[in-house]
Amino acid sequence: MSAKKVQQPDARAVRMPAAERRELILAAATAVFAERGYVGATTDQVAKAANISQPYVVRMFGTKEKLFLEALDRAMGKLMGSFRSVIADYDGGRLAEKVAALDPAKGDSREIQLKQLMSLAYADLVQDRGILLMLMQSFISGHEPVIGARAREGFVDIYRLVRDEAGLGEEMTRDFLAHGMLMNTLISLRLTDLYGQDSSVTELLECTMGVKLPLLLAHDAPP
Amino acid sequence: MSAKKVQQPDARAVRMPAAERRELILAAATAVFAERGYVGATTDQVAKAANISQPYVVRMFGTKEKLFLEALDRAMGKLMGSFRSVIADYDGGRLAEKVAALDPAKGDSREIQLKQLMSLAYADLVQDRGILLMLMQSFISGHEPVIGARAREGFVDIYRLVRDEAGLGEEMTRDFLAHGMLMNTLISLRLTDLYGQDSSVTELLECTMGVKLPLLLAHDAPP
DNA sequence: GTCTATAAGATGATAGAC
DNA sequence: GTCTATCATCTTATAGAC
Repeated sequence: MSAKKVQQPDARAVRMPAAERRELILAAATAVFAERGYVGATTDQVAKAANISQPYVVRMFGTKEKLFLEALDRAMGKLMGSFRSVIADYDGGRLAEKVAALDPAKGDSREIQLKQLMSLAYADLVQDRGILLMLMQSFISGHEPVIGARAREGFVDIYRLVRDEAGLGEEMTRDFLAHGMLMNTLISLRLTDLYGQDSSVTELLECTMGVKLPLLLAHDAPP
Repeated sequence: MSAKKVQQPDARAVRMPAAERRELILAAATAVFAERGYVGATTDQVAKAANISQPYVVRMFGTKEKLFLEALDRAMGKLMGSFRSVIADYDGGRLAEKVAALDPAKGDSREIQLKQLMSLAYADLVQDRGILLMLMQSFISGHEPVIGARAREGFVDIYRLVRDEAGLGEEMTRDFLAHGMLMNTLISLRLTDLYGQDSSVTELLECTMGVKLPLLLAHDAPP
């Protein structure tokens, strides 16, 4: 027998600058909260996903609630950042190629084109399940005193962005948000995983997602 | 001082037939699950809401999971029942009065009228927050092995109802579901509670809910 | 039909070592 | 910067009395 004690390779995580570790934990937390929700997720699951110890998670963020809030801010930031760059790129004329590829049957006003481009950006963002599910989880946390308040603020921010910065009119804003919510639902229900396996599900997805479907079927791949 | 020991009025619940008690517990469970979600809700909260002891809740339904499933079936049943009676009443010509009150600008095909009537029925159902939030909670439980599967079935059932029984076409089905999801989100976020208090929220609600708004502002009143 | 007592297992957070 | 040990709660579920 070897005199050396057998050690698990990841028993102690590699040292790492705090900022980097933070982002790593936030990414792990996003995935866990996305699946299990605020109440359902445990700090231990987050720790395991980030390959560190549970007390360290708490040490770094103070409380589970603060961790959730930071993960939520991060998700909101990515979503709004994505929309803002679409708007900026469109208005800066840097999306001519993508605009040309849009369905011309849907008209060609700025409003309509921007709505289509933002839908595509949204579908693209959704490929990281975590971000969108994180938002979804916040949307159903209205009863939580702190998280609920932040979630409402976030939703209003998104509305203002779509309405004022993108400049979509009333009807288009409503439709844009509504279809986004439907997409979120299909993804969090995991119906998208059953595409092609069940005829009703397949029909449902093709009916509700339309052209965005192919974009949704790529799954998260491990790094 | 009185010699009589002070007793809490509801320390021991009144005896009651099992079936009646079941429905009472299910109604309580619906409210609790609606607010806190499957993982977040505790059997003790349900017990307190139903004014009975926690072990009795478990005794009656076996497990928390089974309780959730029964509450979910009940909610699904009410939703589908509500839609089915709209369809039956419409096709039986018993809704002439309501049809006359519809927005004529939106056309007058069977499809369009039915969609409007079902939206109204939905908005009506929503006045019981519990039912809709219960469904919402199931929609984000896709990762739960048993509950997730049931939730997917339920969503597909709703789709088939709208598509086949109501006979709405592809586009109308998509819109109907999408706006339903948006409505759910606004309600579970509790944005509806802030109507009239914050100008952005008020604008957002009027933009997204349109004509259905007045129906949403009545809250559950205690019996 | 309904309760009290309680077992058995999580879970969030703290203390303090390395 | 990161861990181990551990506390105090909370939560589901069981046993058994009334």
